[in-house]
Amino acid sequence: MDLFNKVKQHVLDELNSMVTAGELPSGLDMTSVSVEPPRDPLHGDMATNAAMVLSKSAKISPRKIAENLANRLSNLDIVENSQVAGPGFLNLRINIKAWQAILNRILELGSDYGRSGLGENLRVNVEFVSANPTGPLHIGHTRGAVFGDALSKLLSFAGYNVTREYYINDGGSQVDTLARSVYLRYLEACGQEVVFEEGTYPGDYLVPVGQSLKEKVGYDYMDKPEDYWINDVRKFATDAMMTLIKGDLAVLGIHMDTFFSEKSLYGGGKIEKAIESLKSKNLIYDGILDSPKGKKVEDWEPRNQTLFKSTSHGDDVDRPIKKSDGAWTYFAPDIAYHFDKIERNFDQLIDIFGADHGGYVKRMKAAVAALSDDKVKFDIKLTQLVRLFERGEPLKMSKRAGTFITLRDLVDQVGSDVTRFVMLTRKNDAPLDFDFEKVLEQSKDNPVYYVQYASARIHSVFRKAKEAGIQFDQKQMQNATFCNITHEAEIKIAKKLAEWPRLVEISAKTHEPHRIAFYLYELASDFHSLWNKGNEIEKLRFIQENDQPLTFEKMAMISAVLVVISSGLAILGVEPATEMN
RNA sequence: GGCUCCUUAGCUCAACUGGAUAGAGCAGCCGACUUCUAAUCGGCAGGUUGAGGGUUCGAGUCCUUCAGGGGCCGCCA
Repeated sequence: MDLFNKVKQHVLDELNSMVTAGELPSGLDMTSVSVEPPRDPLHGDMATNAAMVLSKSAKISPRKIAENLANRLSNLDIVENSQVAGPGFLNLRINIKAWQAILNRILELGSDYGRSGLGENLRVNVEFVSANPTGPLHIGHTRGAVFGDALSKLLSFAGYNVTREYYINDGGSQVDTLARSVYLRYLEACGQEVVFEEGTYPGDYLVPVGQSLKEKVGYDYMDKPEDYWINDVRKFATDAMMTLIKGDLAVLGIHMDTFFSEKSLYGGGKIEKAIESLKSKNLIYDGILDSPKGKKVEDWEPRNQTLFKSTSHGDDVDRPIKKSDGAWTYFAPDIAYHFDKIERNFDQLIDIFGADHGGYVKRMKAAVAALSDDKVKFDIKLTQLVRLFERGEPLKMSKRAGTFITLRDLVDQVGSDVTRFVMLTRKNDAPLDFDFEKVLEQSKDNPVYYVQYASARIHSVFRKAKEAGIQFDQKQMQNATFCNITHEAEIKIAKKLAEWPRLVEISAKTHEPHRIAFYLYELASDFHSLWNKGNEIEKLRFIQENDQPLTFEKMAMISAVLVVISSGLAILGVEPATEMN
């Protein structure tokens, strides 16, 4: 159990004894009692709001409760002193031994330090990327990919059973367009001259697909009507695109557990079944939608459509699931797909969309709520767009001008670690500026190198220590006493490390992996600060030439720092550096 | 027009889902390299959290009105 929870448990225990002693009324709701690090470290190591939260229902002034609680807590070994402050905060200063003991704990648990049981092994489905299988992934997909993968890693670390899933949009007309485009490249490979007209994909990446199609079928598809080849080419082309996309993802170290084909929903009654389920809840009806107000829609005319009553679950208007010609809208397979996820018994669903799909959030949430009778938790995270810059100048992307930046371009230029880290240094719903020069700049401007440098410095100390003939192995370090690790700057680091398990849980609960990146930056900062203090205060250097036992303690301490940096970077999907070059 | 996300220091962003005197980095100014790699550190300065109202012990955070910006808005997925 991490230190904050431990102290919280103490607080709750004492509150309960106060109830037993008749100093507090029974039946109080203590769920909102929290123990947190205060913003201002001068206030102490931890603060609890217990008195303020309980005073109203207990009908006792907050200060009175706080003072009582303070007296009781100060009897505990781990509490150095406790003080009532402000409107009724109770500030606790924790005994230095508890911070030193954290280091032992970290070394003992290693990469499991911070791992949490929060998720109770609940099954979570994280769906992300899900780009149309019509071409390589571009920069917008990259952010969704990195975010989804880091969130998945984070949730795993927090005790969830995570499935990474990709929804292949292979059922719509865009794959016909793809097939026709590949057919043109095929004809080209057969020696014909071709023209890419409006409504086809002219990208070079289809050239090898056309060639391999020719290798497969020879000249058989030449001069044949579309009916003859379209089915085969469609499958051939989408398979090729998915291979391409999987390769793109692999460049970032991302591997999906499941690829779910939209097409597989058709023909087997899956869509009908999902709609039937909604129908049984009286949520499907035939009707005519009003024209959207304030926005002119050319050639608008009222059409009779089959509609899903999404307004019954918080949407603004009901949504069509069947077009006037009787064909499904894209929303219908989406409903069926989420129904399928529910039927696969996931406890929670998470979808990651680009911000341009923000308009679909309400209807998807309505659908999942209706289909699962509100039983399946469903969160949709939107990733805002990435703005590219080169030397401070915005980079205009245009497919036609060929200045279209793909995921591969990006990773080729800056590498996977930098791409991943930078994409995670911003909240998902904030736009992200990505400057090709800046992200490669090796300075503290650049959080990637800043954190990497901290880990490299630790490795460097290890190398120096080894050269100096200082022996230290993992087992021994676990049992270090740390009684000489007492300086403010050192304890500050121990405190920071103690926050790690809490931070993991908060990040997992809020589905916000960026918090990990910010935390690592702060930890690195505390470490660099301590390092530089060694310039002035010799005692703070990690290698103490004439004091092997002290050096050993310090090795163990920075080893604990390295453990947390490594775990944090692992969640982000970034390799810790052993040296800078 | 509707929905949605956003607006915090000159700039780029945090703020532990409601806690105390709102924090970092950059840019600016001052200072630290004979070192465990200065790819770093210390200090100074910088704020009516877009504006108003509300909820309560307490609001950057929740509700509401307004202003500004991004995204989306029936037979494209």
